[in-house]
Amino acid sequence: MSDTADNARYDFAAAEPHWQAAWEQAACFKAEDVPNSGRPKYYVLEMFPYPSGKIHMGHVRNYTLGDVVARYKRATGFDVLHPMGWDAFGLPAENAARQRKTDPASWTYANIAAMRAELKRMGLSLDWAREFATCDPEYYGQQQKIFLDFWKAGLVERRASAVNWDPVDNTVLANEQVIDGRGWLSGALVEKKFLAQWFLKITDFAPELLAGLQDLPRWPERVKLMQENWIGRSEGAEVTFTLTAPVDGLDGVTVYTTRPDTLFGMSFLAIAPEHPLAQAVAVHNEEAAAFIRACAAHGTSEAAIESAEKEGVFTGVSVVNPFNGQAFPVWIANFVLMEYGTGAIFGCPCGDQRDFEFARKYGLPIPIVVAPKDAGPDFALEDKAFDGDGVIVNSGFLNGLATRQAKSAAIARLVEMGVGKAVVNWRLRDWGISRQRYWGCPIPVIHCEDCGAQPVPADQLPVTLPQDVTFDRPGNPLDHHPTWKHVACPACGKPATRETDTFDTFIDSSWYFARFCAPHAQTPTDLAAVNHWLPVDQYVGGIEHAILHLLYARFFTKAMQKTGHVNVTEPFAGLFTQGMVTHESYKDSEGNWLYPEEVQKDADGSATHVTTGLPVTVGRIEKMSKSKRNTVDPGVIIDRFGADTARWFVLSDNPPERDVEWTETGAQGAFRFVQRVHRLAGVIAAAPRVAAPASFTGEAKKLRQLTHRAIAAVTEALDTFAFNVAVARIYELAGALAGPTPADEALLWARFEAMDTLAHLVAPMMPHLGEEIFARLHPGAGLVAQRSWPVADKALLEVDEVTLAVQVNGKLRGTIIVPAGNDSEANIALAAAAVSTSLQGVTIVKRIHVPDRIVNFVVKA
RNA sequence: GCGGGCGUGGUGGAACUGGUAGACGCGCCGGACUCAAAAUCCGGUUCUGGUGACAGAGUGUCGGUUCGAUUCCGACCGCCCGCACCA
Repeated sequence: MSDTADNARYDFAAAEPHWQAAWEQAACFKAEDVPNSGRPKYYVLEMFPYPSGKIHMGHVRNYTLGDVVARYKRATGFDVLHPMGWDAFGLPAENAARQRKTDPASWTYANIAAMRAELKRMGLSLDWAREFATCDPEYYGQQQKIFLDFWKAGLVERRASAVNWDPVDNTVLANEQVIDGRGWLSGALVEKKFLAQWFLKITDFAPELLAGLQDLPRWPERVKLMQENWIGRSEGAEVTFTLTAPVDGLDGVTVYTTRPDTLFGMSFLAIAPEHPLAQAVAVHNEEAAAFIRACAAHGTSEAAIESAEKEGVFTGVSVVNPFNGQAFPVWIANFVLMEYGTGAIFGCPCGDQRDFEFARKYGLPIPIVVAPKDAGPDFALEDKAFDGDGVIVNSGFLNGLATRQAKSAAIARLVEMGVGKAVVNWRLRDWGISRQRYWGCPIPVIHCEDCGAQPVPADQLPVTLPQDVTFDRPGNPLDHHPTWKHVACPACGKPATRETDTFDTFIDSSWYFARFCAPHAQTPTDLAAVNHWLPVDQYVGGIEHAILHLLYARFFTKAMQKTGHVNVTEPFAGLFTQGMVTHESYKDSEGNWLYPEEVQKDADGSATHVTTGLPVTVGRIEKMSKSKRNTVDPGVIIDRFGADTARWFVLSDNPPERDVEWTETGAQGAFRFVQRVHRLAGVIAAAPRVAAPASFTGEAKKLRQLTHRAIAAVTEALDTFAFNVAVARIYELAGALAGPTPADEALLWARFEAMDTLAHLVAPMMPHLGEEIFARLHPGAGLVAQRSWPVADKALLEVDEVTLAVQVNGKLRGTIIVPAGNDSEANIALAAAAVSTSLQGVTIVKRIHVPDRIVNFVVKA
C-alpha cells in the first residue's frame, strides 16, 4: 500500500472524546423551549432509564436507535428535541439503603452520575441541559400539583381495595412480588387484605383510550392489540334477580352477562366471596364464613388464581329467574371476581365451561338451551360446554333465534320487565397508586379526623421526603418518622396527619415527556413549549412496556388535557419497540453460571473455563441478565473498540424490532469496518484534488450512480427503521471505494464524492467516525453534525441498462442486458434468441413482457 | 383456553405494489503479503451431480390461485409472545 502514512489505526480513544467536546462547544444538540426558526419540529424520545448504576447493552441499543433518528432528522432540516433523564424512584434504592447503610438519595444520585458519564461516552446527540431525575423535588413537586388538579377534576378517588399483604414485612406487594403465594422477601404467606388506597379513574377514559388507538398509525399493531385486549370492552346486560326471601335488607342480586340469550339455561347463581350478599350470609352461616376466609387466604396473584380448583358453597338462599319464574340456588364461588362486572354471575352450564365444571362438581342441573346450527333435535353435551354461536332451544320466546338475535330479544324483554338493561363492561380497572414506600413521590394529602382528606395547599408544595429516615425495621419509614407526618389540618388547623403512602412510580414516567419540553418551568408544563413540541414524534423503547407504561402515559395525557396541562390527546405519535440484546449463557460442570470473560471458546465449538480449564456447557441464547451472567459491559466494549463500533454492531445485524445476539466476532467485524473506512478515507484524502469534470463516463459514472443509489437507499432505510438495511448499503458503497488511487480525474472526483457522501451517511450511526472522515476530506470545514443530509441526484438514479430475466413457463432460462425502457417487441426478440435452445420443438402459446423485469414464454410441447 | 406473530444457506438476515431467491454482514475455504504470525488485501461460498459451460432441486409441510408465489388463499406442523376463572 503506497499511502503508508495513513495506515495508522484509527485512534478512537482520542477521536471520540474530541468530537464529543466539539459538538458540545458548538451546541449542536441544543433545543429551544419555543423555537422560532421556522423549521418543522421533531421530538425523539427513548424510554428514560432507571439509574441502577450501570448502563447495559439494552440501553446501548435503545439510545443508539433513538440517536440515529435524532441525528438523521436534524440533518434533514428539523428542529430536534432529544432529551434524557432518569426514572429515579423505586424499590432498589430502598433495598440498597437497607443492605449497605447508605440512603436512597445518595445511592440514586451517585448511580445517575456514573450512568451519565457512560451515556456521554456513547456520543448521543442529547440536549443535556434538559436533564432531570424524577426524584428531584422540582420534578415531583410539579407532579403533586398535577395530582391535585386531577383530584379537583374528579379523576381521583380514595377507596378500599384488595391487595396482596405481607404480614411479616407489613407492606403491600405488587403481584410480581408474590411468588407461589409467598412474599418474595419474607417468604410469608401473602394475605388478601382490604386497604384504603388512592385511585386514578383511568376507567373514565376507557372509551377514549380504546378509540384513540385508531389514531396511532405509527404504532406497532401488536402493541395496539395488546392495549385493546387490556382495556377489554365487552357488550352484555345486567340482570337483577329477586331473592325469594330478603337477607339483611338485601332483596336482589344483579349479575353481568354477555349471554342474556341463555337465561333459560340458568342452573344457579354465583357470587364472589367479597360480595355484600356473601358477607351478609356469612354472619349466620359458619360454613359460608369459613369458605370466604379460605378464599381470602389464597391471595390475589395470578398463580394463586390459576392453581385454585373451582369451589363453592351453597348460601341457603335462592333467587327467581325473571324469564321462567323458577327459583335457583345462590352459591358463593371462588371463581367469581368481585372486581369485574357486578361480582355476581348467573350460571349457565350448557354455554360456559366454568359453569359446566362447577355444575358437574356440585351435581347441579345442566339444561340445554343452545345448540350448534346444524345439530339435530337431540343435541347433547359430552364433557364440554358449547360456548359458540348457535340456535336457541328450550327457551320460551327465544326458541329458534340465532345467538345474536336472541341476545337483543332477551335484552328487550328484560328492559320491558324492568329487571335489566344493556351494559358495556370494561376489563380495565382503576389505577391504584398508593404504595407503602419511602422512595417515591409523597402523595400531597393531609388526613384530618374532622375534615377528612385535604389537599396540601399550593403554598406548601412540594411535599418533600425527609432525609433522616431509617430502614432498620419493616414497613414504611415515612410512617415511622417521628415528626414528618404530623401537621396542622389546612382546613381547620387542628392536628392532622400526612398521607405516608407514596405514588406508584409509574406515575413519574407518565408525564416526563411533557416536562422535557420546558424542564425548568414553574408550572408542571409550559403551554407554549408543550404546544410546540408535543406529541413525541418518535418514541423508542422495549416491548415490555407495551401495556402498563404506554397505557398510563396515554391516560395521563388525556387527563392532563382535561385539566389544561397539555393540548394533545395522545403522547406518542410514533412508537418503535426494539428487541432485546441476547447472549449465549454458560455453566460450569457444577451448574454455576459463568461470565463470558470466564469462558474460552475453542475452535471445535466446545468451551472451557479460562482459569481452571474445566469444560463449560454452552447454554441457550437468552436476554442478557445479571442472574445468568451472560452480560457484556458496554463500558468494557467502548474501552476496547470505541462507541462507534458498539453503535454499529447493535444496528447492523438484525432488524431493530427483533432480538439481537451480541457476539464477540460480530463486534470485531464492526470494529474492522470502522478501521477500514478510516483507512480508505485516509487514502482518498491524500489523493490529488481535482475539479469536477464536465461529464462522467465508464467507471466514474458507475461509481457516481452507486453513490447516489446509496443515498436513496440509506435515506429510505432510515425512514422505515430498516437500519440493518442502511448498514448493508453503506457496506456496499465502502466496498466500491477499495483499491489503489486511480489516475483518471473523473474517477478521482467520483471517489472523493463517494467518500464525502459516506461520511454523511454513516454519521447518524457512527457519528465520531463521520466527523473524522469529514475533517480529513474538508479540514476546517465544520461539523457533519451541523450539515445537511445528502440528496440523491435523480439523473444518477436512472438506470440506462437493465438485466432482464428470460423465463420459459416461469422458469429462469437466461438473462439479457437491454437498454432501460426498451420496447416489448425488441426485448421479446432478444429474449427468444437468448433461450433459443429451450424454445426448439415447442409452440409458443403466449409471450409476457413486464418492462425492465422479465420476459416469459408460455410454451406447449 | 383466547388473541397475535414468526418459520429463507453453516449463521444474522435481504428481496419494491406477485417478476433473476439468498443483497450485506458473520463464519468457512483458497490465494497474496510475511522467515512466521497477527493485521490487511483479493477470490470463492444454497444444495445435489459434473473438471467444465451446465442440469436438477430449493424460502417449515401439503394443496390451491397464477404465465410466474418467500410474497396471495386454505389445511397442517413447529417455535415465540401477550392475556387468562373477565361471566
